[in-house]
Amino acid sequence: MYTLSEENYLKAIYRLSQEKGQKITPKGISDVLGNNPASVVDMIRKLAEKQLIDYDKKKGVRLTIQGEKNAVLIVRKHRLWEVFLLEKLGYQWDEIHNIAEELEHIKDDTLADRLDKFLEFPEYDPHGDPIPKANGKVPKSYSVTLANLKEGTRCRVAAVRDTSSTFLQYLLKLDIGINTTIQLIEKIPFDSSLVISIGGKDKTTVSQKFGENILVDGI
Amino acid sequence: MYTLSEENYLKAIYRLSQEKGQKITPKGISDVLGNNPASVVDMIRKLAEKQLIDYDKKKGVRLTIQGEKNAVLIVRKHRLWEVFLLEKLGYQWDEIHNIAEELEHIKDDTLADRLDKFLEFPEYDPHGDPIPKANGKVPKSYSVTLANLKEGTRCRVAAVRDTSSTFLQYLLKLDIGINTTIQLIEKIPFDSSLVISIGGKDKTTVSQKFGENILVDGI
DNA sequence: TTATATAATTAGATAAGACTAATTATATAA
DNA sequence: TTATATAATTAGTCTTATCTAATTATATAA
Ligand SMILES: [Mn+2]
Ligand SMILES: [Mn+2]
Ligand SMILES: [Mn+2]
Ligand SMILES: [Mn+2]
Repeated sequence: MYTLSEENYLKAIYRLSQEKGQKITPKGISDVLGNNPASVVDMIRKLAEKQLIDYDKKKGVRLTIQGEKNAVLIVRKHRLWEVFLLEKLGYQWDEIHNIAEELEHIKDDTLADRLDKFLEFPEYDPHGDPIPKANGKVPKSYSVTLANLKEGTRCRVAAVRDTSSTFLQYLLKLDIGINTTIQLIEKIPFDSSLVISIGGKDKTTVSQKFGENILVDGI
Repeated sequence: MYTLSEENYLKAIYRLSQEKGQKITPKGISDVLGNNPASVVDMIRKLAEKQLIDYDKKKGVRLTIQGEKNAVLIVRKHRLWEVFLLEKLGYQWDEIHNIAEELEHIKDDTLADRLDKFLEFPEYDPHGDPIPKANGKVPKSYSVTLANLKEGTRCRVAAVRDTSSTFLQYLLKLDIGINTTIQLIEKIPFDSSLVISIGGKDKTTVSQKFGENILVDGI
């Protein structure tokens, strides 16, 4: 098994590989983890030696099959623990990420599957992110944002893109959670602010940045 | 908060302080943790600097109030997680200790109390060890062993002293668990072997060492 | 194309926590 | 009491994971 640091790097690289299109660079990883680029270069060398990634100046960092398998398992554990913390221990959705950040590293061969079963095989975590299945398959993730919608459209909140507690607490205050219905009433041309109705209630105005961090689904 | 190593040392020292009478030495800690005595001496210095222990050549190592508070909390978390693993995730009692050894270090102010509530405030862990309460109070631990009993006595298995998987698996095989009723039928004078009846069934013979590792309660 | 900014890499330092080997203390036995 | 075994301590080494500072490479703009 791998160290806590190795696992966190794998997860960061996996995350970057999901934002497809761009190549994964030391700088990119450094930004995600908040580590110094020099440290990242060291770890890239180490992970490449262990055959968890390939590194090529041109192509950037790529997870190997082994590396991806491991990364997916860590993400699976992270998201399952988040469900546990919210549903069984009564935490709120802005409190769970940091705890899951530690829990995801607990090592036991059957733990993830047992937890999965105990939680009755949830497909999405409390932030709407897909929970990889035991076989490695990942349920579909949402990609349409509230800001993408046409005026007048009603939608269901499916996930949040930003999972910082600042954003999540703001959503709690606005009474927005997963499955909340939102109607986009108007887009203000000046700054792309959005006038919305939350769960059928009165109008509220939110910023474009806000709208880009809410992932939605048809109703 | 403290590092994983510091916490493991605190817990080891706490454990030794429960086996009262003896003073706690570097050698003793070294034996519990399997670390080199030189490493132990380093850590003793560090913990003393942080005022978690006092160290005196004559008196040996003593936990300070702060140190004990921390140690008890780690033990509390360890035992609560053990209950969780057994009752909620369906592990057997020989599989849970090592996982709890990692889980006990998860850092969050409200986690232990939430877990306690979720588990409905258990008083003893799956090995019969008392779970410290939120206020630091520790339920009574058992101290009479099966080997202590007079011939003829019936008792309830309250706890096990040895929690190695070898011993626990042996007990599974013998159909002995917490709350099993055992009657001590005969003590063999030659080697102090014990002839017992487990749960009212046929006679079995076990060693003295075995009997010393079963803690019992009146019926 | 040349200058400049940004990124990648190397070299060297540091801290934590472990180890081995050597030394000094202390306890136990002859 | 003296010899011997055991324990405690010190000194120095190693590994992991980080950092800073310096250097080299690459991309971008003038
Ligand atoms: Mn993590
Ligand atoms: Mn999440
Ligand atoms: Mn531990
Ligand atoms: Mn236990």
